[in-house]
Amino acid sequence: MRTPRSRTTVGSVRIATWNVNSVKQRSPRLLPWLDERQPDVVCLQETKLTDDAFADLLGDELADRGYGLALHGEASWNGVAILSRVGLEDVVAGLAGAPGFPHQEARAVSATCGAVRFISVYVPNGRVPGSEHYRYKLAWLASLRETVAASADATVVCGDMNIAPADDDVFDPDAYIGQTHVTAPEREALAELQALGLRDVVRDRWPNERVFTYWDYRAGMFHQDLGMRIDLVLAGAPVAGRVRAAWVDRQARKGSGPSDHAPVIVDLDEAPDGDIGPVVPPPSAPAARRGSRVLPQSS
DNA sequence: ATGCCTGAAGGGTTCAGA
Repeated sequence: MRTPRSRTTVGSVRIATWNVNSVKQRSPRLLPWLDERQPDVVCLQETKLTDDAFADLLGDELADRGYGLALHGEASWNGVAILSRVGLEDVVAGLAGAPGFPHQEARAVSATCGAVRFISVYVPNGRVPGSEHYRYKLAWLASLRETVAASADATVVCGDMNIAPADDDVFDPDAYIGQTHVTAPEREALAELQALGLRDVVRDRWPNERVFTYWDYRAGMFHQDLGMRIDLVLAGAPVAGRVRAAWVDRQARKGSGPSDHAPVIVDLDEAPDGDIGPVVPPPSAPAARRGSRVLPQSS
């Protein structure tokens, strides 16, 4: 049994988002990464497990580290989660009014962690522009925008957007012409989401740098740094104004058995008095809602 | 070789991913 590491003091907060490409395959990388980087709120995508299987696999290990879990998964594909050791309340699985394909896929989960609303998203891939999958992607993004619009200021959208916001976000724009992830309608859908007042905090921090978050497993793409930036942290102004650091943890993409995505890590300064900002974990476990699972935090 | 890896399902090969 390890010592719980729940935070007990107000202070700066580290948030992260990571498409792990199977929690089951990635747990040998995920747990040491949590121990090393010590994030307070982690949004995960492509967990590829049912909620029961996720809890059986990692529930104890994560509780020992002080994390409560908001899970919205399904077998084999998709799946999102939020881990938090700064509180986890009002968990909502999915997006109201989201389209299915044909069924509702596990692509969004929201929770309030220390007065900030987090939503962990895995946007549909889109496959081929103009295809049924592509139209689904655009419709899903429209429902994401509708959901966020209600309280954009206090919200942080974290996840795999499956859109490279600009040509600088792909290693070779010419190679991607006509491909999904870079088309005008996708970028417009992302811009409309950001028009609610959400800042792309990594790009704000590194306006002229080549920054990628995904590299194909094949052909040594990572080692040549031939990637894309498709995993984003989009923060409302009150949170964006507190960003002290924002970076891609390329270390997690190296070595054996990595995901094809690297985590994005964002450090926030302490919230001003009484303003929004994570504080101490709640004394007791919050209640689950709408069928998504919330595990109690260790105390 | 539009599929050089990886994951998953369900079989000994397929589909999906971005």
